Amino acid sequence: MVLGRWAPLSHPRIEDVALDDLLRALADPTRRAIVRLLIAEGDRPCGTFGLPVAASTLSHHFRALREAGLIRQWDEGRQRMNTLRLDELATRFPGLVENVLDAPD
Amino acid sequence: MVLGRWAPLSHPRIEDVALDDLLRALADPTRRAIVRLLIAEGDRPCGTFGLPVAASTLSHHFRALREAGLIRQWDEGRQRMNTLRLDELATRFPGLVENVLDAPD
DNA sequence: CGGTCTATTCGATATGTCTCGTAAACACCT
DNA sequence: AGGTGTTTACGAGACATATCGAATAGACCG
Repeated sequence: MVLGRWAPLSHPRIEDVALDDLLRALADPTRRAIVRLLIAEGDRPCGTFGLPVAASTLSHHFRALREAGLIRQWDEGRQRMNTLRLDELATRFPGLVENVLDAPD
Repeated sequence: MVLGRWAPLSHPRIEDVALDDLLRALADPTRRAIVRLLIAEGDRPCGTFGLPVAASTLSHHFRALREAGLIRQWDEGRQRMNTLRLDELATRFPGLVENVLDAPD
């Protein structure tokens, strides 16, 4: 059986990011918390977000964010780093992400 | 059995509108099409949107938009009118709806 | 009253999502 | 090699959503 971190970490090109996926990704409070933390405190590995969900659940959300085009991930040693794709997203959806994150929950 | 247009058409107060619900409502292309048409051509009854879905499906989407705080509905004769709650929404989520609707799909 | 128009609710089906626990993979360290 | 730390994939459960057709309600019109 194939488990573990095998998948080659595919990221969508920014011009292929669908508005549907972006909005669905941002429509979850846990995922918004991840994105807000990335904005507030910069790039971080998955394990440093301190959110009240199981590790496997968190992993699911990171995948959703990555596949929606919101974050870029890469491996560094045993950690997986995350960065926001804000600049890229701004070319296709100017101001949208900031606008959502500034909104009250 | 109780069917037909009985429900008393409840609308959330704008301060009770949750970002989650708003984003989920806008994350559907049929619902975005409804909202875009309301912006482009003004208040309209449900039957005048010309979208390729069954009437019952459309009804489901109108309900979702109403309960998410995006539209206000009222009955006029046998038709049900729809208007965007743009001004109200702007007080709580400034620019958000416009930003989403201006985005490419 | 009977017929028509508009829109809804209901029931069913198919699909997607959030959550978790468990098991596995890979990197690092001793 | 063996142990530990980080993260993921898988499987399962509970719940939500999108879609449709059929039945129904109320408004209007003749």
